[in-house]
Amino acid sequence: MNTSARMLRLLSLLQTHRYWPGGELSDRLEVSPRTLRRDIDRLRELGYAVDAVRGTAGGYQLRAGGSLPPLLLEDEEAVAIAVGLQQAANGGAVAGMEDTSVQALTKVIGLMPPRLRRKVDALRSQTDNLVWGGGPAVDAGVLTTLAQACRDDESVHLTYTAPGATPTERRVEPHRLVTLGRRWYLVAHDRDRQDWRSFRLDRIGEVRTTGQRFRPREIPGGDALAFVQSGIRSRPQRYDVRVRLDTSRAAAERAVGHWGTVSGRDGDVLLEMNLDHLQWPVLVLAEVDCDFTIESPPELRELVGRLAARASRPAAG
Amino acid sequence: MNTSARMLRLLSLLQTHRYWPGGELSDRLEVSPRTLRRDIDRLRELGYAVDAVRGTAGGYQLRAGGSLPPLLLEDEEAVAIAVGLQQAANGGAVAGMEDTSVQALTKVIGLMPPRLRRKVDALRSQTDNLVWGGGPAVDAGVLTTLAQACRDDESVHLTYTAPGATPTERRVEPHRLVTLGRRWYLVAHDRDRQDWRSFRLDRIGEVRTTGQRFRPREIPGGDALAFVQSGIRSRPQRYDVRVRLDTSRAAAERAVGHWGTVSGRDGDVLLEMNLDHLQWPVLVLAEVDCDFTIESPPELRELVGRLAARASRPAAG
DNA sequence: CTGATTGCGGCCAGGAACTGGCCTAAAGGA
DNA sequence: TCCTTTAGGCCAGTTCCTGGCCGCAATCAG
Repeated sequence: MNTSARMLRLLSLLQTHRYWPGGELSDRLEVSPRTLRRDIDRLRELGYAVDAVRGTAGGYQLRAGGSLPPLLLEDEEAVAIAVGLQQAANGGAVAGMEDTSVQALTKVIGLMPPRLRRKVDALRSQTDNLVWGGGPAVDAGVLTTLAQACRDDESVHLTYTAPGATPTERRVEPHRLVTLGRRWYLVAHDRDRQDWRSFRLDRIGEVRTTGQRFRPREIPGGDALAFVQSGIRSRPQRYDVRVRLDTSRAAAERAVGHWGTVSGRDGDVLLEMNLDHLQWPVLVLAEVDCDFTIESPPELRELVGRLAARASRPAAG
Repeated sequence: MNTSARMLRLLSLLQTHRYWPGGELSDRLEVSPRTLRRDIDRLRELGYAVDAVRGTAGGYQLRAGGSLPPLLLEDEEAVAIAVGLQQAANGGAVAGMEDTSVQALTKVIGLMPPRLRRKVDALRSQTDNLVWGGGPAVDAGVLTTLAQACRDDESVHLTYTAPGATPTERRVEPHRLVTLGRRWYLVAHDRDRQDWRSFRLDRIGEVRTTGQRFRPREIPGGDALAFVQSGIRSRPQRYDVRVRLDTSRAAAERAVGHWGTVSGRDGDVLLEMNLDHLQWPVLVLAEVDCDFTIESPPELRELVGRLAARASRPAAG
C-alpha cells in the first residue's frame, strides 16, 4: 500500500477513537511497529493531536486539534448528516445558519455515491413539511443542485411557476442563492429574457443541469441580496405579538424557547414575539396554560376568539 | 511539503468542486504539472472519481464515487453539521435516526478544536428546547461525552437526579446509549452499587470523564435495550387524539404534516394523532382555523376549553 | 480544416524519502 | 520491582517520488 493511502487509513482507524495499541495498528496496516511510529509522527507533523499512553494497556488516540482533520464517515453517518443539514437549511435549527448548512450539504451530497443519495431521498419524504415560523419547506435536491451550479458556473434548465401563472420553462445562468426572511431565492440571468431575475425556490419545480459552463456575469449593483430585496414587493405579513401572562417567568421562558422575549415579574409576565404566523403564539398559550391578556395584535385576539367560540359550541362529538 | 500532506490539500481543493485547471492546481501545490498528473492518478487509484476535461477550458473535477471520501470541512461547515445533528439526535428530523446522528455527532465534535466547540456551545443555547412530539431535549454535550465514553470504555462520574430525590453523585462504567420512545437512556454499571443501572439522560446534570479505562463487562441478558425496557415502569402518557374538522382534506393534511393521519371526505375530515403532548393538536386547530369537534381525548377538550374561557374573560389589555 | 490548449502517460535519471532492524530511554501498570 | 509499551536516534538498503522530456488524444476557437 501507498504511504498516503496508509496515512488515510490510519487516520480513519484513529477516528473510531478508542485507544489503539500500537501493535494492532501496525498489524492492520501491515507495516512494522517502527514504521507505525513514524506514521504517527507524520500525522503529528501535519497538525493532528495524537495522544499516546505508555505502559501496559497503552495505545494511541486522536484528540481534537488545532485544525479540523478530514472526516472519514460511515455511510449511515453521512446520511444522518445530510438529513440533519436539510432541516438546518430550512431554518429548522438556528436562524442565520442556512447558508452554511447548504454549503456543507452540497459538499456532503456531492461526494455521496448514488446509493447513498437514494437513501437520503427516501428519508427526505419522511421528513415533515412543517417548518418553524412558517414558510414552505424547500426541496433539498433543488437547493443542493442549484448551490452546486452556482459554484461551478453551470447553466441549468428549470420549471418555474410564478404566482397565478402556468409553469414555464426557463434556461438560466445561476448566480447566487439568497435567503431572506425564511425564504430561499435564486438570483440568475435568464437566457431567454436576457435579463436578471430572482426565483423563489419553493416555486421551482424541477432542475436539470446542462453541463454547460458559462462565463460569470457581473450582477447589476453587485449585490445579490439587494437585488432580491428590490424585487420583492409585498413582504410577508409580520406581527408584533404582546401578551401578558399570569405565570412565572421561568414557566414562560420554558414555553417560548427562543421564539420571543420574556420580561416583567412573576405573576405579570410580558411576552413579546415577532413572527409571521400566528399559530405559534397559540401554541405557547396552550403550553403555559394560564390566564393571559392579549395586548396585540388584534388578529391574534380574533384567532383565539374563533377557537374559543368553536370549542364551546359543539358539546363534544 | 510532504506527499501525504499535498494529497490531502489536493483533495481539499477538489472538494470545492468547481473545475480546476491543471495549471492552477500545480501552482497552488507548488509542484510541476507532471507531478500533479501523478497525484491525480494516485487519487484515482485510491478510488476517487476524478473527472477530467481536455481541451481549452479543461480541468479536473471530483465526482461522487463508489465510496465516501473523507470530508474536508471548513470550520463554519463543521459547526453547521454539529448543530444540525443535535436536532436530529433529539428526534427533530426523522425518527429512528437518532443513534446514527449521535454517532456522527460524536465524531465531528470529537475532532473539533476547542474554539469550534465553543462556537457550537454558543449556538446551542440559541437552539430551542421545544422538541417535536414532546419529551425533554437532551444536552448534546452530555450525549456526545457519554457516547464517546461508551466507545472508549472510559468510566465517568455523573450527577443524577432521580425523580423526587436529591441529586446524587455516581461513578459508573458506561455501557451503551439507548433511545426509547423519544427518550435517551444510559445503561451503565454503577461502581458503588455494584450493579447495572439505567439513567435517563435528561436527568443527568453533569458528566466528568475520568480518563480511567475499564474492562467491559457482559450485560445481563446481553441486550441493553431490553434492560432499559424492563426497568421502565410508567411509560409517558400518550394521547389518542380524534378530531372532526369542517374543512377540506387538503387543508387538513397541510396543517398536520406527518404528525397525524387524515381521513374522511371534504367537509367532514377525521384527524387522528398519537402523541404525548396536547399542545400540538391545539396548534393544528389554530392552523386550520375551521369548525371542529373534539372526539377524544377529554383532556384536549378541557385544554381548549380553558383557553377559550381565558380568551373571553379579559376584554383585552 | 487548422492550430492552440489541455490532459494522458511512457521513459529516464537523480535524489529524496521511506522502510525495517537495532539500540537505549522513559513512562505507566501490576 | 518487573514487564509492557511508546519514543526516537542511527544505519543501510531500497523504494518511490520528482521534474523534464516526449508523442498522443481530445476539445475548442477561428
